[in-house]
Amino acid sequence: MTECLTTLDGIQFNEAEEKELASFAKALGHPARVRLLKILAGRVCLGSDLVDQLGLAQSTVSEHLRILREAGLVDAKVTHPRTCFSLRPEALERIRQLLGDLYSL
Amino acid sequence: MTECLTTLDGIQFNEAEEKELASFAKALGHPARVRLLKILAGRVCLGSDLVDQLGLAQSTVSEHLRILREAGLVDAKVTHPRTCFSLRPEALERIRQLLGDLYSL
DNA sequence: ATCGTCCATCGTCAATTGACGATCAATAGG
DNA sequence: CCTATTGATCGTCAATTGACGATGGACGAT
Repeated sequence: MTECLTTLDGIQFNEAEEKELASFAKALGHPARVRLLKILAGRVCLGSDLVDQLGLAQSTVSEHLRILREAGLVDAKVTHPRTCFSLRPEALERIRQLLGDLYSL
Repeated sequence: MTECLTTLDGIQFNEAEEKELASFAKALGHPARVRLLKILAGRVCLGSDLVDQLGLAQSTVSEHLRILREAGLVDAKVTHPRTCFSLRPEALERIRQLLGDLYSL
Protein backbone atom coordinates (compact mmCIF):
# COMPACT_ATOMS: atom_id res chain seq x y z
CA MET A 1 0.00 0.00 0.00
CA THR A 2 2.03 2.91 -1.25
CA GLU A 3 1.26 6.55 -1.04
CA CYS A 4 -1.16 8.54 -2.99
CA LEU A 5 -1.14 12.30 -3.29
CA THR A 6 -4.14 12.46 -1.06
CA THR A 7 -5.66 9.95 1.28
CA LEU A 8 -7.78 7.13 0.17
CA ASP A 9 -9.34 6.71 3.58
CA GLY A 10 -12.37 8.88 3.24
CA ILE A 11 -13.76 7.69 -0.02
CA GLN A 12 -17.18 6.27 0.18
CA PHE A 13 -18.50 4.51 -2.81
CA ASN A 14 -22.03 4.54 -4.00
CA GLU A 15 -22.17 1.13 -5.50
CA ALA A 16 -25.71 1.58 -6.72
CA GLU A 17 -24.79 4.67 -8.70
CA GLU A 18 -21.67 3.04 -10.05
CA LYS A 19 -23.71 0.16 -11.34
CA GLU A 20 -26.34 2.47 -12.68
CA LEU A 21 -23.85 4.48 -14.69
CA ALA A 22 -22.04 1.37 -15.87
CA SER A 23 -25.31 -0.13 -16.98
CA PHE A 24 -26.29 2.96 -18.96
CA ALA A 25 -22.84 3.12 -20.47
CA LYS A 26 -22.89 -0.49 -21.45
CA ALA A 27 -26.11 0.05 -23.33
CA LEU A 28 -24.56 3.04 -25.10
CA GLY A 29 -21.43 1.11 -25.88
CA HIS A 30 -22.22 0.13 -29.42
CA PRO A 31 -22.30 2.36 -32.50
CA ALA A 32 -25.56 0.86 -33.74
CA ARG A 33 -27.26 1.71 -30.47
CA VAL A 34 -25.88 5.22 -30.49
CA ARG A 35 -27.28 5.62 -33.97
CA LEU A 36 -30.66 4.33 -32.86
CA LEU A 37 -30.73 6.92 -30.11
CA LYS A 38 -29.73 9.59 -32.58
CA ILE A 39 -32.60 8.68 -34.86
CA LEU A 40 -35.05 8.53 -31.98
CA ALA A 41 -33.86 11.85 -30.66
CA GLY A 42 -35.07 13.64 -33.75
CA ARG A 43 -38.43 12.04 -34.33
CA VAL A 44 -41.01 11.10 -31.80
CA CYS A 45 -41.75 7.59 -32.86
CA LEU A 46 -40.77 4.88 -35.25
CA GLY A 47 -41.81 1.55 -36.58
CA SER A 48 -39.00 -0.46 -37.84
CA ASP A 49 -37.75 1.49 -40.70
CA LEU A 50 -35.03 1.52 -38.09
CA VAL A 51 -34.05 -1.73 -39.71
CA ASP A 52 -33.63 0.01 -43.05
CA GLN A 53 -31.68 2.84 -41.51
CA LEU A 54 -29.20 0.57 -39.81
CA GLY A 55 -28.74 -1.94 -42.56
CA LEU A 56 -28.74 -4.78 -40.07
CA ALA A 57 -30.98 -7.78 -39.84
CA GLN A 58 -34.37 -7.24 -38.23
CA SER A 59 -33.52 -9.58 -35.40
CA THR A 60 -30.32 -7.73 -34.72
CA VAL A 61 -32.01 -4.35 -34.58
CA SER A 62 -34.72 -5.78 -32.36
CA GLU A 63 -32.03 -7.03 -30.02
CA HIS A 64 -30.34 -3.62 -29.88
CA LEU A 65 -33.70 -2.05 -29.14
CA ARG A 66 -34.30 -4.55 -26.38
CA ILE A 67 -31.00 -3.59 -24.77
CA LEU A 68 -31.85 0.09 -25.01
CA ARG A 69 -35.28 -0.56 -23.54
CA GLU A 70 -33.95 -2.62 -20.68
CA ALA A 71 -31.49 0.13 -19.89
CA GLY A 72 -34.37 2.58 -19.76
CA LEU A 73 -33.04 4.66 -22.62
CA VAL A 74 -35.86 3.92 -24.99
CA ASP A 75 -39.56 3.48 -24.62
CA ALA A 76 -41.76 1.23 -26.73
CA LYS A 77 -45.48 1.63 -27.18
CA VAL A 78 -47.18 -1.23 -28.90
CA THR A 79 -50.09 -0.35 -31.17
CA HIS A 80 -50.46 -3.53 -33.14
CA PRO A 81 -49.07 -4.52 -35.41
CA ARG A 82 -46.59 -1.69 -34.96
CA THR A 83 -44.46 -0.57 -32.13
CA CYS A 84 -43.51 3.01 -31.55
CA PHE A 85 -40.07 3.58 -30.15
CA SER A 86 -39.10 6.78 -28.50
CA LEU A 87 -36.22 8.24 -26.60
CA ARG A 88 -36.46 8.74 -22.87
CA PRO A 89 -34.72 12.07 -22.37
CA GLU A 90 -34.83 11.64 -18.59
CA ALA A 91 -32.45 8.75 -18.98
CA LEU A 92 -29.94 10.82 -20.90
CA GLU A 93 -30.33 13.56 -18.35
CA ARG A 94 -29.68 11.06 -15.62
CA ILE A 95 -26.50 9.93 -17.35
CA ARG A 96 -25.28 13.48 -17.53
CA GLN A 97 -26.01 13.85 -13.85
CA LEU A 98 -24.15 10.67 -12.96
CA LEU A 99 -21.21 11.79 -15.06
CA GLY A 100 -21.27 15.11 -13.30
CA ASP A 101 -21.25 13.46 -9.91
CA LEU A 102 -18.25 11.51 -11.04
CA TYR A 103 -15.81 14.30 -11.47
CA SER A 104 -17.13 17.42 -9.93
CA LEU A 105 -17.32 16.02 -6.43
CA MET B 1 -40.75 0.77 -45.04
CA THR B 2 -43.67 1.98 -43.03
CA GLU B 3 -44.42 5.44 -41.84
CA CYS B 4 -42.73 7.34 -39.12
CA LEU B 5 -44.16 10.41 -37.46
CA THR B 6 -41.60 12.49 -39.27
CA THR B 7 -39.45 11.77 -42.25
CA LEU B 8 -36.34 9.77 -42.09
CA ASP B 9 -34.98 11.19 -45.31
CA GLY B 10 -32.94 14.04 -44.00
CA ILE B 11 -30.98 12.38 -41.27
CA GLN B 12 -27.29 12.50 -41.73
CA PHE B 13 -25.21 10.43 -39.46
CA ASN B 14 -21.85 11.33 -38.08
CA GLU B 15 -20.34 7.92 -37.94
CA ALA B 16 -17.14 9.14 -36.37
CA GLU B 17 -18.98 10.71 -33.46
CA GLU B 18 -21.17 7.69 -33.05
CA LYS B 19 -18.12 5.50 -32.77
CA GLU B 20 -16.44 7.97 -30.47
CA LEU B 21 -19.34 8.02 -28.06
CA ALA B 22 -19.78 4.26 -28.24
CA SER B 23 -16.11 3.79 -27.51
CA PHE B 24 -16.20 6.07 -24.46
CA ALA B 25 -19.35 4.37 -23.26
CA LYS B 26 -17.87 0.95 -23.68
CA ALA B 27 -14.97 1.91 -21.49
CA LEU B 28 -17.38 3.24 -18.89
CA GLY B 29 -19.52 0.16 -19.09
CA HIS B 30 -18.15 -1.72 -16.13
CA PRO B 31 -18.70 -0.89 -12.45
CA ALA B 32 -15.03 -1.42 -11.58
CA ARG B 33 -13.99 1.14 -14.17
CA VAL B 34 -16.59 3.61 -12.99
CA ARG B 35 -15.18 3.18 -9.51
CA LEU B 36 -11.66 3.74 -10.77
CA LEU B 37 -12.74 6.99 -12.35
CA LYS B 38 -14.50 7.98 -9.17
CA ILE B 39 -11.31 7.44 -7.17
CA LEU B 40 -9.20 9.27 -9.71
CA ALA B 41 -11.65 12.15 -9.82
CA GLY B 42 -10.97 12.99 -6.21
CA ARG B 43 -7.22 12.67 -6.01
CA VAL B 44 -4.68 13.77 -8.52
CA CYS B 45 -2.58 10.69 -8.74
CA LEU B 46 -2.32 7.12 -7.61
CA GLY B 47 -0.04 4.18 -7.54
CA SER B 48 -1.82 0.94 -7.27
CA ASP B 49 -3.49 1.07 -4.00
CA LEU B 50 -6.21 1.03 -6.59
CA VAL B 51 -5.81 -2.68 -6.36
CA ASP B 52 -6.59 -2.58 -2.65
CA GLN B 53 -9.56 -0.33 -3.20
CA LEU B 54 -11.13 -2.55 -5.80
CA GLY B 55 -10.45 -5.89 -4.20
CA LEU B 56 -9.57 -7.40 -7.54
CA ALA B 57 -6.38 -9.06 -8.69
CA GLN B 58 -3.58 -6.75 -9.73
CA SER B 59 -3.67 -8.01 -13.28
CA THR B 60 -7.38 -7.38 -13.48
CA VAL B 61 -7.07 -3.80 -12.24
CA SER B 62 -4.21 -3.23 -14.62
CA GLU B 63 -6.38 -4.40 -17.45
CA HIS B 64 -9.23 -2.07 -16.45
CA LEU B 65 -6.75 0.78 -16.32
CA ARG B 66 -5.46 -0.11 -19.74
CA ILE B 67 -8.98 0.07 -21.13
CA LEU B 68 -9.55 3.44 -19.49
CA ARG B 69 -6.24 4.70 -20.85
CA GLU B 70 -6.91 3.50 -24.36
CA ALA B 71 -10.28 5.21 -24.27
CA GLY B 72 -8.53 8.42 -23.27
CA LEU B 73 -10.32 8.66 -19.96
CA VAL B 74 -7.26 8.20 -17.83
CA ASP B 75 -3.70 9.32 -18.05
CA ALA B 76 -0.68 7.44 -16.75
CA LYS B 77 2.65 8.99 -15.90
CA VAL B 78 5.40 6.55 -15.19
CA THR B 79 7.90 7.57 -12.52
CA HIS B 80 9.58 4.33 -11.75
CA PRO B 81 8.83 2.18 -10.08
CA ARG B 82 5.45 3.79 -9.75
CA THR B 83 2.86 4.93 -12.17
CA CYS B 84 0.61 7.86 -11.49
CA PHE B 85 -2.87 7.57 -12.85
CA SER B 86 -5.07 10.54 -13.27
CA LEU B 87 -8.41 11.43 -14.71
CA ARG B 88 -8.63 13.31 -17.97
CA PRO B 89 -11.53 15.69 -17.34
CA GLU B 90 -11.54 16.77 -20.99
CA ALA B 91 -12.64 13.28 -21.86
CA LEU B 92 -15.60 13.41 -19.51
CA GLU B 93 -16.44 16.83 -20.83
CA ARG B 94 -16.31 15.45 -24.34
CA ILE B 95 -18.70 12.67 -23.39
CA ARG B 96 -21.14 15.20 -22.02
CA GLN B 97 -20.89 17.13 -25.24
CA LEU B 98 -21.49 14.05 -27.37
CA LEU B 99 -24.47 13.15 -25.22
CA GLY B 100 -25.78 16.65 -25.62
CA ASP B 101 -25.45 16.47 -29.39
CA LEU B 102 -27.41 13.28 -29.26
CA TYR B 103 -30.67 14.61 -28.03
CA SER B 104 -30.72 18.34 -28.21
CA LEU B 105 -30.27 18.50 -31.96
C1' DA C 1 24.99 -7.46 -8.67
C1' DT C 2 20.98 -8.68 -6.27
C1' DC C 3 16.63 -7.87 -4.31
C1' DG C 4 12.14 -5.96 -3.85
C1' DT C 5 8.48 -3.34 -5.69
C1' DC C 6 5.35 -1.95 -9.07
C1' DC C 7 3.09 -2.57 -13.14
C1' DA C 8 2.31 -4.73 -17.78
C1' DT C 9 1.61 -8.74 -20.34
C1' DC C 10 0.60 -13.58 -21.39
C1' DG C 11 -2.18 -17.69 -21.37
C1' DT C 12 -6.29 -19.70 -19.97
C1' DC C 13 -10.99 -20.31 -18.93
C1' DA C 14 -15.89 -19.37 -18.53
C1' DA C 15 -19.30 -16.14 -19.66
C1' DT C 16 -21.17 -12.60 -22.51
C1' DT C 17 -21.91 -10.29 -26.84
C1' DG C 18 -23.18 -9.41 -31.65
C1' DA C 19 -24.88 -11.07 -35.69
C1' DC C 20 -27.80 -13.91 -38.40
C1' DG C 21 -31.75 -16.89 -40.21
C1' DA C 22 -35.75 -19.14 -38.75
C1' DT C 23 -39.67 -19.25 -36.25
C1' DC C 24 -43.47 -17.60 -33.41
C1' DA C 25 -47.31 -14.40 -31.62
C1' DA C 26 -50.59 -10.89 -32.19
C1' DT C 27 -53.43 -8.28 -34.69
C1' DA C 28 -55.91 -5.87 -38.83
C1' DG C 29 -58.11 -6.72 -42.97
C1' DG C 30 -60.01 -9.54 -46.46
C1' DC D 1 -61.09 -18.25 -40.97
C1' DC D 2 -57.01 -17.09 -43.57
C1' DT D 3 -53.38 -14.05 -44.68
C1' DA D 4 -50.10 -10.45 -44.39
C1' DT D 5 -47.40 -7.57 -41.45
C1' DT D 6 -44.66 -6.36 -37.55
C1' DG D 7 -41.71 -7.27 -34.08
C1' DA D 8 -40.00 -10.58 -30.39
C1' DT D 9 -37.66 -14.75 -29.47
C1' DC D 10 -34.81 -18.91 -30.27
C1' DG D 11 -30.72 -21.38 -31.63
C1' DT D 12 -26.29 -21.05 -33.34
C1' DC D 13 -21.78 -19.44 -34.20
C1' DA D 14 -17.62 -16.69 -33.89
C1' DA D 15 -15.58 -13.05 -31.37
C1' DT D 16 -14.93 -10.39 -27.26
C1' DT D 17 -14.78 -9.74 -22.36
C1' DG D 18 -13.58 -10.30 -17.51
C1' DA D 19 -11.13 -12.60 -14.26
C1' DC D 20 -7.18 -14.91 -12.52
C1' DG D 21 -2.32 -16.68 -11.67
C1' DA D 22 2.13 -16.63 -13.49
C1' DT D 23 5.68 -14.45 -15.58
C1' DG D 24 8.58 -10.63 -17.07
C1' DG D 25 10.76 -5.97 -17.21
C1' DA D 26 12.26 -1.68 -15.15
C1' DC D 27 13.89 0.74 -11.95
C1' DG D 28 15.61 2.19 -6.72
C1' DA D 29 17.91 0.68 -2.86
C1' DT D 30 20.82 -2.09 -0.43
